[in-house]
Amino acid sequence: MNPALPKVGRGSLERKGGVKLITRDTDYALRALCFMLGRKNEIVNVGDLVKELKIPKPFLRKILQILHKEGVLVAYKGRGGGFLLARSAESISLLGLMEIFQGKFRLNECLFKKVVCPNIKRCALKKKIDKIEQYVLKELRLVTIASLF
Amino acid sequence: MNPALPKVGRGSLERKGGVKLITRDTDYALRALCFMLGRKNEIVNVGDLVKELKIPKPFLRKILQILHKEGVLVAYKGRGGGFLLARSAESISLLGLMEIFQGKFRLNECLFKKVVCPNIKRCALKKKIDKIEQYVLKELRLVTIASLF
DNA sequence: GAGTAATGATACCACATCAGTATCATTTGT
DNA sequence: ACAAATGATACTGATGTGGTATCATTACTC
Ligand code: FES
Ligand code: FES
Repeated sequence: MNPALPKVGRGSLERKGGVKLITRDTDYALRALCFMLGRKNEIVNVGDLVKELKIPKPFLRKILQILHKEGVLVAYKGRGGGFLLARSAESISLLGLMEIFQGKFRLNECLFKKVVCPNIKRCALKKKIDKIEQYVLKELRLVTIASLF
Repeated sequence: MNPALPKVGRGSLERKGGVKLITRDTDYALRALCFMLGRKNEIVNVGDLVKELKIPKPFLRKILQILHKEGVLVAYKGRGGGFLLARSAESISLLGLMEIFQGKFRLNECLFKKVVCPNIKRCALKKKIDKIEQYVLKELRLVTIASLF
């Protein structure tokens, strides 16, 4: 056999990395917020968080800026500045963070749109997916940073 | 105000299209398989499916080829050729198709890897996500083309 | 008021995935 | 031989992911 193995190749539809639900933005935001909850009422700046969480600084900075714009954090500029939680720990959920960084959560989007649903109207598939979505939404809403501390 | 409105801009982290769980590959595959189930024991070719499902032909062709390679379909080449279901309708699930076209399903992937989990070991977050994942897996496995016909 | 330490606002980049398109090769019924 | 079907691959444009890099602004301290 040749040392350089030929690529298996199946067009552009090779097996993918896998279905991911939570991106790094969301993940990092969750970590940072949990850490800040631990230092309640204490202003935390990006430098502190980077030391603790080992997340690339400019990336974390951007994430915190977004959390600020979205009203999750209060920001203090200038020397000695930093961030503070703006809301109760119970009101900051994983679902909320996912919606901020990944957009609205909707597994659904109706497969078989109007076109060729085997049993249109009382569509079994849509019902099942809806049921799954409702469950996941409910559970993700229950995962708050308060519940993780 | 200028006619050309300025972009709102928030770096590259603008609100995204949304969290999608099922891609078009999987969707189309499901549609095609359901249709083929309706024509049990009858060889169906891509042309037939395109007429019925209004899916771009070359894309559908590729999808069917993959389903063949994965053992979901039997293929007949040459004139009068086409595809046939290779397995029972009960054994072809939405989860199976997702794994073929989107890779392994794992919501989990451990947020807070080894680094800064607030309560390492009996990690509450990991437990919760695992629980959600198990539920979703179970439900997606129950959605078979047989159950949709 | 100058310096400095923090955030605010943008612009940019490499890479992977998504949703296809385009060719050419091979097989097979007529 | 020809036509009709699949098999195998290569390619493309748009979007998302996971960042980096600058410059502007604010505010505390000296
Ligand atoms: S999923 Fe929309 S009609 Fe069946
Ligand atoms: S240690 Fe992995 S999620 Fe907490």
